[in-house]
Amino acid sequence: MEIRIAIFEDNKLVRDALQAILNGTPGFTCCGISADGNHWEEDIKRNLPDVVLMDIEMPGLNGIEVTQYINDLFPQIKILIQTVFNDSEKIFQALCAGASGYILKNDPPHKYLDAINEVYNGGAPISASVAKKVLGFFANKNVVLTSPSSIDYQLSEREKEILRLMVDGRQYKDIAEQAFISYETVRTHVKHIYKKLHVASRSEAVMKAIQQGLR
Amino acid sequence: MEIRIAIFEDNKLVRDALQAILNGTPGFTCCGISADGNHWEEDIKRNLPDVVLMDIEMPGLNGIEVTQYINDLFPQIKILIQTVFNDSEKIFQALCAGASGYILKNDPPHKYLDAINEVYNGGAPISASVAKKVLGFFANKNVVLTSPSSIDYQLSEREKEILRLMVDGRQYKDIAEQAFISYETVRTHVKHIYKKLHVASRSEAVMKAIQQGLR
DNA sequence: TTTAAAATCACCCAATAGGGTATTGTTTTC
DNA sequence: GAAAACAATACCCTATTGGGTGATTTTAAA
Repeated sequence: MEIRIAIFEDNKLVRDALQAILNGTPGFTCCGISADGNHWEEDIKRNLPDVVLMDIEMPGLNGIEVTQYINDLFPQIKILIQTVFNDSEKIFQALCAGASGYILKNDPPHKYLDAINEVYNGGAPISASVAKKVLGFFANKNVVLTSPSSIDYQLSEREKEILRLMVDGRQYKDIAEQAFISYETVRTHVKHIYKKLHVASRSEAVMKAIQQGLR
Repeated sequence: MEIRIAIFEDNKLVRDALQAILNGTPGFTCCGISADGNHWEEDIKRNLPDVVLMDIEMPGLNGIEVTQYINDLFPQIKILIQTVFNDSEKIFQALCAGASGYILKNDPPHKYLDAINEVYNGGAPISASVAKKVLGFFANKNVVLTSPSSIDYQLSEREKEILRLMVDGRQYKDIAEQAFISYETVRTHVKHIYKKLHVASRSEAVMKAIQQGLR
């Protein structure tokens, strides 16, 4: 049983090299190559990979966004992030987007193959230097973690907009100006928001908004 | 040059075994053993380790708290967390407390030695299963990360207490009951809190409190 | 096409919150 | 032992917020 791998990579040289390596190694098949993430859904549906090798830096949709999308629609597909720069922020965003592993672009081919094998078998390969970044990133931080998909309060777009302004600490008259509506309309929206969120004050609404990720 | 290691571990058998292994291996010296974290400061100052091998589960002060304290006072000391259970929450807390690496208790001795060597040399050893937990923990989460040490608003204990109640969404009369003080006193405290936090409303104060970690 | 939801505006009233000032002890610190 | 900070209380007045009720228009869905 061969592991089917789809490659997302904007650099043609790297892309072709990876494809050659994968197809030249027993047990691995490159089932698709994409130069960017703009047609990720068709690409994925057509090729049905087991593992996606994802570059972070791509024109158009970046690797983090595509990771998030693939993970939402095809949670069974493992995503292995390949990154050149040691950008903690990017690594961390990919982490939250649902990546299964991290490998450095200048890692040797056998490490690529090992990592693909590992994610395919449910593991979480992380290059040592990436691990260091991740650890360093969280050291001495306060963290508020929330699951965005937990509850949907069914807020309308306008209500979300008002809520965001409330989170910013703006008062009703300011919100009214900002949203080009009257003070009374703002108040009406706020009342609806409170009912949907089951709260009775601004600070409670703000709390929920932050914790649920402002949906 | 030998690596000096201090052990924090409540299980005597494990503690003694680790000490024996370390002292029996060239290049490693066990410079201190503690059954709990209650006298961590004396222990550390007396033994001056390069690396601390820290158990998470300990009576009294737990390994996470001790990790935080050691990291605050002795940032040059590397802390290697050893853990039995795959508790993502605990692993994650230790991550934020400033641990440099994670190793599983049932890893073989040579992995211990490798990991100690790695942290000592600035690496970040993470057991594969721990890496998996860490990745899984962040997948599909919203995260608010803040640095707690950034600003100190010099709130008094009482003010912090009031602020915590405000974060809970309680209104002044409830806070008054909870804190066994009068309504007017609550208001006075709130005014002081606002001045110190440079805000002018409850929701702004709550926001700052959450983001700064309620100091 | 009827229904339903969303968005808009308005008025009333009460509750809550915010700002200022002042006084009185009690700690804590220098 | 004096000065500074903290805790607690009270009263003033205004601004803001929260809840109810009702209405119109637009948009979207059944």
